[in-house]
Amino acid sequence: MDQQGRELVFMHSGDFLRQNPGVSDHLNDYSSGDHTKPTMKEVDFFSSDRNGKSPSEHQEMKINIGSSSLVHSSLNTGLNLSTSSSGISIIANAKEPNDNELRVLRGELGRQHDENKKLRSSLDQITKNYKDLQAQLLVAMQKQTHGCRVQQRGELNDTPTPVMSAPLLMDPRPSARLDANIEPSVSDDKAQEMLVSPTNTMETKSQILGKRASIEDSNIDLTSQSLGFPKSPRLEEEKPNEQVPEVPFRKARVSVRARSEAPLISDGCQWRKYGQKMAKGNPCPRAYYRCSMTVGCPVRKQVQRCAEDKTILVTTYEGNHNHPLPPAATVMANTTSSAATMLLSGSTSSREGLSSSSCFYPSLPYASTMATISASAPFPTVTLDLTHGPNTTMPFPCTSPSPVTFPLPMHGCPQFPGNPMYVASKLPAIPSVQLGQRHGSMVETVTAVIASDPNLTAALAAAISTFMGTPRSRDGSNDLSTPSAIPGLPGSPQIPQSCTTFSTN
DNA sequence: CGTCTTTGACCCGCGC
DNA sequence: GCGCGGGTCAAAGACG
Repeated sequence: MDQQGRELVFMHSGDFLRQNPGVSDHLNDYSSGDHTKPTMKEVDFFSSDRNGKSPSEHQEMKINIGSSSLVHSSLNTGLNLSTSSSGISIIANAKEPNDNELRVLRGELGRQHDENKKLRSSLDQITKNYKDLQAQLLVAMQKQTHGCRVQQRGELNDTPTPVMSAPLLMDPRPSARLDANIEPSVSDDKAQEMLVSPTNTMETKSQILGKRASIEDSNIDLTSQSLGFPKSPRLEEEKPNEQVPEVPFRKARVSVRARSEAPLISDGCQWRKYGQKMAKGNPCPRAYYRCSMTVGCPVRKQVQRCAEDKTILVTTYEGNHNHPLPPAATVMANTTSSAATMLLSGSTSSREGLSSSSCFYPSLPYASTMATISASAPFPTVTLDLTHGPNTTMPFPCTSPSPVTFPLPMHGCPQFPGNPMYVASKLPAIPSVQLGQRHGSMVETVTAVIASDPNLTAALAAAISTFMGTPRSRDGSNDLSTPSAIPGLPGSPQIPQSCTTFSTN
């Protein structure tokens, strides 16, 4: 996982060389060609040879070497500057010039120089490949975004196009599939494969996270990851050689904590209340809602006020919509689905993987504050705490038995310019205090801010479309006026979509 | 009349 | 097996 994480940083970094300061230094030094600086490094050492200085200038070489302690301390080029037999340094032997020694040294220098050239060539090739891949990725992203908008425009005017194909969305895919596809580790080869498949970011993420099995499984459907449907025959077909263990599927839940006086947060979807119970340990009843936008939508949510602070409304989402969402619903959907994905991907992996995976879900527009993950039974839950601003600790104890709290690095993801995600990541963290001055609740404020700020909306939409696929607007109400995304592009794996938008009634 | 909410009953999993 | 708690069902009532 460590290696995978590194590979991902490599891929998403706009300047991957900086990931390795040593490499960067070497490259810069090699390319500089400035061997007149007082601090002479290995570059000067090689450059003097490169410039074809006569052997009589070896004295200067020695001086340079001797004046640079970095040669021995920071660079390991395999260059043995000592004579093989005595181990005495060049400087020590400088007083007694030895032609044989010099020849040996020059030969060694030449060999090292050639090796250095090869390394540089390799590095250049890697850099070139990286840039090519980056360009391809950007093109693919732009195509995807453009296609989303065109498709949405067409749907608004004509008969609905099944952006989310019914078979795909209604395909009862068990969440066990995720677990079934979990492999103990993803080899470096797969990480390499990801690098050559830049057009499929979600697949890349999936593979990096080690949760999605095969690269050719581009139609992997994660939208029903948390539904308790029976196992799909397609899964059996796709995994004929894989004995899928009957592991209990995990229902990923995304819990959103937000201050709201309203009894219910309206997130762009239509909810139908089907039950209410008094939960133990909480004087406030817990209400059960299911999505009523379409018949059979499996998404449910629980709404309950926090026992410690009744101004905090805890909304727990479960399941994935099997229908298009209004644009207003996609923001929260992406937030929760990203969180759910992060949870599913991280709960079975190492902590390092968990933290690194969070980097790949910058589409958590609401997760600018704090996310709490609890992968404990019965349901792994990720809690997005919107009750306070960033850089603050959670003031309320988490209901999860042993949560793992970490800040979601909205800005910590390596990104490259031009990527819509880059724009999204620049979204300012919304301070709760400031928001609270404008609105009664964080939720309302966040919604208002997003809806009112076209730039923010555009950035969000871009981010969403980047990750989630094609948008589709069913009802124009509560429209953010900017195309947002709906998962379901065939051949475009999606992260689980847990819920909808986030606004108060 | 259709839709939604309310609410008691029922189901199921889990722990003892 | 039993009790408990969470979750869901479905009938009844409310509402537009």
